[in-house]
Amino acid sequence: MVLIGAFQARHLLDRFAVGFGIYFTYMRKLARIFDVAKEAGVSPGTVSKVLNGTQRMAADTEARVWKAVSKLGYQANWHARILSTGRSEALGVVILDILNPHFTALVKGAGQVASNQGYTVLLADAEEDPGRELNLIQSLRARTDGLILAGSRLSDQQIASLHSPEQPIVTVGRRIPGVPSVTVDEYTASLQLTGHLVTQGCKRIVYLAGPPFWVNQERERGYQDALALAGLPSQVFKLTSPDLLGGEQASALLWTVQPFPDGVICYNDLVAIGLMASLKTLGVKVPQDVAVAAFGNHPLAAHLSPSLTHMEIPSRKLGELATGLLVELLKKPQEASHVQQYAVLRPRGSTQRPEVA
Amino acid sequence: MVLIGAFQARHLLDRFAVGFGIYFTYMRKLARIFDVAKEAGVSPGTVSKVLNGTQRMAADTEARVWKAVSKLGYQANWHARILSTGRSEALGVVILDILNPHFTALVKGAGQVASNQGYTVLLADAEEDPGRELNLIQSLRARTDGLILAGSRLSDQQIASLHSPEQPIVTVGRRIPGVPSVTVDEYTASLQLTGHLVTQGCKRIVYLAGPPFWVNQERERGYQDALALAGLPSQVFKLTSPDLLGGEQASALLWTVQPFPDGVICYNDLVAIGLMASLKTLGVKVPQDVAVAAFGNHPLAAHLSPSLTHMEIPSRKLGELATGLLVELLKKPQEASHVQQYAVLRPRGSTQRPEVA
DNA sequence: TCCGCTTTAGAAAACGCTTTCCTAATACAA
DNA sequence: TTGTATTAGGAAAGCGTTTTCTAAAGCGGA
Repeated sequence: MVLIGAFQARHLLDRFAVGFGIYFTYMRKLARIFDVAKEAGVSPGTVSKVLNGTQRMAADTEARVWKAVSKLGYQANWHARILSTGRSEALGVVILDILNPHFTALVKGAGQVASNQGYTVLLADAEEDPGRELNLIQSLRARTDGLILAGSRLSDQQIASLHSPEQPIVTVGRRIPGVPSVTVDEYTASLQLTGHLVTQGCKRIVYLAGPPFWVNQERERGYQDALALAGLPSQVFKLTSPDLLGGEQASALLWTVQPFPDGVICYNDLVAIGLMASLKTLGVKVPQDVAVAAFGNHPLAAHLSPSLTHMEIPSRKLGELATGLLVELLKKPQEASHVQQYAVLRPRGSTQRPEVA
Repeated sequence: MVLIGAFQARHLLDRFAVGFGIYFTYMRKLARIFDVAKEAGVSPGTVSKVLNGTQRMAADTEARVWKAVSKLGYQANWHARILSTGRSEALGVVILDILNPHFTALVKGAGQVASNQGYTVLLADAEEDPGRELNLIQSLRARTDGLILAGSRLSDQQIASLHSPEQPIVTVGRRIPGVPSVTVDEYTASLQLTGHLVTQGCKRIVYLAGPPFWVNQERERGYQDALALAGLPSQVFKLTSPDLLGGEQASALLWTVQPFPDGVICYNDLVAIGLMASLKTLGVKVPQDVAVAAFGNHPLAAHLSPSLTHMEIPSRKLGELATGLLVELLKKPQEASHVQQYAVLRPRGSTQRPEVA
């Protein structure tokens, strides 16, 4: 399994950073607080207080301590410090796949906010070792003050049972009673996207469904409702995986529909891209034969040929908000709150049907 | 700054994973080894020995311990354990930008190998807080047993001074005397790629240069040598940043060349993609007016329009090899070794010049 | 000059785990 | 039986911090 995180150095040591490195070569062991204390002619407790600003000391004492720190290139032992304080000042982020740009953008956002707030982020790539996810999460939990779950396959109940005021959990793209969350209004997004295809004149619109969690449920529901409203038939296929490969394999599914669909809504960008590649090799033209649209914010959606229409999901913003929320909860425990964002329709070439344009 | 890592739970606890979660809700504090010992009627030392398999115990004692562990949902405190053993069983990976697929692929590879070897990976995104990179690396170092530097802006000297047998460093894409490394034969790759453009009939080939480190030096050298061999002029421009944005901005540079270049070699895929997008808006046709090629392994290179010719860099493999090497060094210190891989030319549409094809 | 209050800094006890002795108990051979 | 070899499991000393408690010193006011 893979952990990813945002890391922050201790602020008080920053100013002495330059030049540190050179000492390491000559040191057998890293300097301990005891060594600094000896060098400065004070006690370890005093050094700790000066470094953390916990208690003011005489000016010259502080100066001696800082000088010793600088001279020895002292870095506090992270683990000892955590053990002593009981706070790791680290947040855990669980994502489904580090190769999916949605999640990396989310991590980027989370990392930035965490960094500003003085936290480190540890990231776990759940895909790497499926089946042991609960295990992964518990271990991650043991190392952090709180968790952001952005792509977990755990059940609602499991997640709810892990959430506690001392070690809060924030979910992204998933609504569980009692658990704080940050979500996109996927239902409305899906209504809009499906509506867009209808407007483009599509009559036989298929939905390629992702993992059976909240996000997909909402997207599927919006799709169904929009089609019902338009008086059109619906057809849902389950993807083998919500990525490029899954998209490529999905083209086979489409042939089971007679006549061939004239519109496809994909669970995410990667699926759409994989699908379009596969359709191209099969000689099916996008958007002339079939329009393709997706949910996501792949940075290259506009660079493809045809460019990809999607409901733009603010991945990075989600990461930022989730982290902000988690930090709030850590500062003072409070009621679970739900933050909602909105997706934006980006109409592009993949749904620009000739008869309409 | 952002840390990313691969995480692994302690193997011996795996079998008891299912069902753990439910206990957390009712527990004020996490169970300690002392609680387990009391529950099992043994001493903490015994519990430790059973859990780690350090010393064999009577069968029924072991059974009682495991039962207590399971009942209390015990998870060893990670930090206490590290403090005690002195080994964190974590590796640090420093990358330049988590949004760059080259680095995420590398991390994926590193995470997998690390996981297999019982290590956790912590990843730092250096881009998030440039200027404090030395600081970041030192802090990362304080938490891990060894480091993989895949995108550092530190000087060779700084890196060399950080490397030690106790806390080894492996660089990726950078050759520093005395420091183990994993690299691609960038020089040959560049010779090949430039040669490909020459073969395609390009006469005025420009190179868009990345950060001034080993990789770029080698690519630039290969470019220069290939052109010298072909008796063609060379022209190098420095990118503002080695990503999409940098590529977009680079189109402005090309206009300073008269007549307009008919071939561009980009430091990486993202640059090429940004450049092509920018050229498209300017009405410059690729590959008719100018051929574009790059180094990289962007998963969508083949999906673009035109599809992108590049020397395929085995990013994931690099991550795997670097991690393997680092683990070796951790097992038993040895001479710094250098592992080399090769890039593969993937000719695609962006260099398929009409007069040749 | 003395008393009490504030500041400065040290001693020592956690934090939760591992690991090294070391003892007591058991098994085995003579 | 006795003596020796082996094994099971406990006691306690770290690992490097932080933090609380307390003593000493310095200071102003009476």
